[in-house]
Amino acid sequence: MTAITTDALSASMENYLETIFLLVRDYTVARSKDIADRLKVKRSSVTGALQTLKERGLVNYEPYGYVTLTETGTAVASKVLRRHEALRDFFVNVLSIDPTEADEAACRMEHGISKNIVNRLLDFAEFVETCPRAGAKWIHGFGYHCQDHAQDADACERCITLCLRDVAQDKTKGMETNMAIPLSELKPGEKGQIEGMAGGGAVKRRIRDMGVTSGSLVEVVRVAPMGDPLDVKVKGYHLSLRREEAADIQVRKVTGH
Amino acid sequence: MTAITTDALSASMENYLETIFLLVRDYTVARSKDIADRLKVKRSSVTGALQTLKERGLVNYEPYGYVTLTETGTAVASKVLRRHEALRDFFVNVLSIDPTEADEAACRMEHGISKNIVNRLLDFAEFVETCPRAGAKWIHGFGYHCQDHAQDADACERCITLCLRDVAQDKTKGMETNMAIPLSELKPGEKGQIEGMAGGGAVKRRIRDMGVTSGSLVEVVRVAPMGDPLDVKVKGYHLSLRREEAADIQVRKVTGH
DNA sequence: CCCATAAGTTAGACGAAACTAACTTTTGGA
DNA sequence: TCCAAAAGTTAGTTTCGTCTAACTTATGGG
Ligand SMILES: [Mn+2]
Ligand SMILES: [Mn+2]
Ligand SMILES: [Mn+2]
Ligand SMILES: [Mn+2]
Repeated sequence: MTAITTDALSASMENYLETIFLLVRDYTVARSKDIADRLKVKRSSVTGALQTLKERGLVNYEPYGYVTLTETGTAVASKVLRRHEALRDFFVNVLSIDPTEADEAACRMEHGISKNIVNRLLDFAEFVETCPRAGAKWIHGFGYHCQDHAQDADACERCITLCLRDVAQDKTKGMETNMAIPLSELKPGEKGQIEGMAGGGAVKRRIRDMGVTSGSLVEVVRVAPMGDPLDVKVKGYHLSLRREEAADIQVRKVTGH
Repeated sequence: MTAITTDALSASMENYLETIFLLVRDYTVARSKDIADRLKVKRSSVTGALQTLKERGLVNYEPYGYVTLTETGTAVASKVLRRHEALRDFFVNVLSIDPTEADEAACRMEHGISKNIVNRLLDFAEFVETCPRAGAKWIHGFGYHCQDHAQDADACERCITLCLRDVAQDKTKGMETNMAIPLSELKPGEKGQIEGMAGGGAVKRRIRDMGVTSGSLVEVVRVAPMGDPLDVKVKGYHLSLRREEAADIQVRKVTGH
């Protein structure tokens, strides 16, 4: 009888899950050897870890077999990865840290950061990339934007409205007008600010439930070979959209630094 | 024979050092019981830690005696504390996180952050508080400001010059002119932007060596009872200035949010 | 189809960091 | 001054995560 404990995972176990998640994502299945190589531990350490992760109900594992994540394992690993990426992207995009150093530090720090801080960090990075013309008000704007609940859509919207007005007023400095286009037209690596979502309920609701509103930044991470499922990142969450669904989301392209 | 290893300290040992540093700072001496209470461990665990820290040459400790830090112990503890405060202050001042939560997360994350990232984080927080009118250029400005070496004083100065010009142009919005005053006139908690340093070599050099230039933010952390040594923070470093020395440093007061 | 090699497992050890229980030393209030 | 309680230490245990060494299993090129 496996007594699935509900205790918090150790940093080490989180790293195993994260690594398995990435291997499964790229190769559909994780092999012990590859986990060992990535984590720079010996194969026997991996066996041990897999046994305890199995006991906890987080991995599907049979001696000598391939490894995958259970449903809860996937959920946990995604959270770890979100923390990792929130930190790494902040370090790279905002602090201009070298990607390798950023990645390594992120993977050490991801185990100690709290939920609130991840969310704020993501909001802040978004604000920074999104709101370059807020002028003297910009840091006030962010403070307001955060106060009480980061989830408060009204506060976000008010703030973004101000920013957009400032951007509009900026024509004098020769900024071209930026037309809204469907999300499906962005190429991998490009980011857009959500303008509105036409069409159906399901995706719209899924996205809304993550705290995404007009003004949120979306990044197209990658597009599958046939151009169909788009891997998209919003508020640090990865989600997979069908091209058709993405076409219903209007965005204004945000050009990086 | 104490074989003082040079290996990196574990997170746990860093926490002990940090705690001892703070106790010594407040009470001149640290007692085992208080270390145990602050770190939420049993007294016997503290004894064990003190023994290994002593072997490493980081604490002055004799059984049943009070604990202080050696010179190297103090140096190491200061670095840990700087990382802690860089994170905590960023969380509180920039991300608007609740101070308690910020402090706890900072103490978990401080062990994994790298030197470069601490410095960038401090610069960024400073930039954010200092440069509210950089307009569309502000994030570019920070990128530029950081590129190659954060130490590049020219880049900093160029960037700050631009910001100051923008601030000056802002009179239309009713910003009062902000006279430069001596650092010694700031009250605890107040911050100023360094305008210039008159007078003698010693302090000036000490401060310059830390990468502090015109435009850097200085915070008066606290003033000793008699008003004399001021505990001042620049670039995340704490330093103690005599009132006389502080009087030679001209600053423009920066008003918080 | 065989077996050399790669991949995976087991057993046993180790160090770090905590704990409990039992002890010794210190200390301050009656 | 004395001694009970507080503070500190010691010894022995536990858990975790890693390692090495020796083994078992899987596999693919000849
Ligand atoms: Mn990690
Ligand atoms: Mn990671
Ligand atoms: Mn800590
Ligand atoms: Mn700390």
